[in-house]
Amino acid sequence: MIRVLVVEDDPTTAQAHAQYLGRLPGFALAGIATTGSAALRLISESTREGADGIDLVLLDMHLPDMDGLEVCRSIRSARLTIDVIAITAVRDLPVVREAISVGIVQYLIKPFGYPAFVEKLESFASYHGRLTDPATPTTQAAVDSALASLRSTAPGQLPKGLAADTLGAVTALLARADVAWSATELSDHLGLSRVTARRYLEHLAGIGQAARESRHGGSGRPEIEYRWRR
Amino acid sequence: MIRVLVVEDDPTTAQAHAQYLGRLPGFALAGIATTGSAALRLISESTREGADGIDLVLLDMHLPDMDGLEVCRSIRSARLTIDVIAITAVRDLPVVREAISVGIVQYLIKPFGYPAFVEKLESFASYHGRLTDPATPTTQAAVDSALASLRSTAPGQLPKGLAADTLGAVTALLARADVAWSATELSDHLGLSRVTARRYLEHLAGIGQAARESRHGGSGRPEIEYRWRR
DNA sequence: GGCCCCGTGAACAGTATGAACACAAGCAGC
DNA sequence: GCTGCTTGTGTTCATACTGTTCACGGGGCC
Repeated sequence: MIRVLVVEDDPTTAQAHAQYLGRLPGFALAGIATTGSAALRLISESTREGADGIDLVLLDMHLPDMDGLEVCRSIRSARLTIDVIAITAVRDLPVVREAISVGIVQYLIKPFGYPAFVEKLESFASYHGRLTDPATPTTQAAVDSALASLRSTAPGQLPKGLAADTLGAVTALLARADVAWSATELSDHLGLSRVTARRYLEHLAGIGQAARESRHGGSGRPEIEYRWRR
Repeated sequence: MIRVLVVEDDPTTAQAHAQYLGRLPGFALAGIATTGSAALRLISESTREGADGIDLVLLDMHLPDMDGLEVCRSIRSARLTIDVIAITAVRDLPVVREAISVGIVQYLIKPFGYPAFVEKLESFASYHGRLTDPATPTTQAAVDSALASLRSTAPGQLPKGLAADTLGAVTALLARADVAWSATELSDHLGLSRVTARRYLEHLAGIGQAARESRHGGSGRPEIEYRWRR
């Protein structure tokens, strides 16, 4: 059984993660913390004699009192061998790099659905099982294979008709600045047709990642613009 | 260029690692340290204004003054985003787990030969290149794929279905110029079928050696082009 | 020789894309 | 208000490329 601490400032989201966890066999909820200091207190309590230890932390990077990276550093300097899965809405490569460098084992970008959640936790379970099994030999091959199970690449589920590459290009442009794009503007910029740009923008609006607004003023039918939601 | 610091208590072994590094294009030796404190001093000097930063540390776990894990923790608490490859003769699973938890990206067990060394550093170069490339979109798929390039495939062993000489022909053509090839173009040029060309190009994309892009514009489903990654 | 394994490509079903088009929503003039 | 005009939306469908399956041929090994 892998005991998991959920750290997330929004109570609703924290509950959702806890419920996701409840549906997964092999995992047990060890607690919920809504601040970084609460998380560190729960963790230090769990290391006491007789208490059930915590194996894994689902750690939101955005917390009211301190940065998620800071929480992770505190865990490390306390010499606790607790694994961390980072969860964040921040789309910033340097943050990803830093998170990996402080030893997070998985990186989940919000918003995500149950399948993405399951994939990350299952792969962690596989990794954890290998490295805690005393029968595992300490050979280069065994270590490589354990790391591989952690970093296995699984195909992300996209609706039919959408390509991961194109979606990546659209989100990269949209998320870069706080400006709203119309389908036509985006298509000009990326070398796509308006129809295709619209398809991807509508998808992002559908999953709540983009907000739709009407651009009034000129003559003719108003233009619809899409703004990235953080 | 990836700047590397070699940390190893035995001078002969340290020299050997530095020589291995010298034979690898894309990497530069930033220094050699034989103790933990010397390593930390070199690292803190390298972060000064005007100095060349250190990107990667080849860190032996066994050092005269302090544990390699302790060196790693010090780097973390100094908030430096420096990646670490652990090198050790210790065959102990808990040490492996703890090393991974403090954020090492690769784990090399001594003794190892040049091929194993190359494999670990090349896969790191691929990972590093992806996460420092500003063109990389911050999507779940991109992060997963960057992490996947850290996953090592056993040295010299190709996935089943791929032949070494065919792969050689493909990489030779791809790497020659900075143009992107579609699977069909490549197959025409090499006298292969499109299916086979695609297999090898997908393999290169999977290990991060090629970048995939969609070629939009014309009518019909877009063509995927593959560009060599340096 | 008989057997098995593996790299290859022909064939085919599936799927991202954009040209074309019918329609909808605003504005201006009366 | 109604009418016309202008501009962008939303949908359909041909299209070209993708991704997968499966049979073949050649090479190593009992």
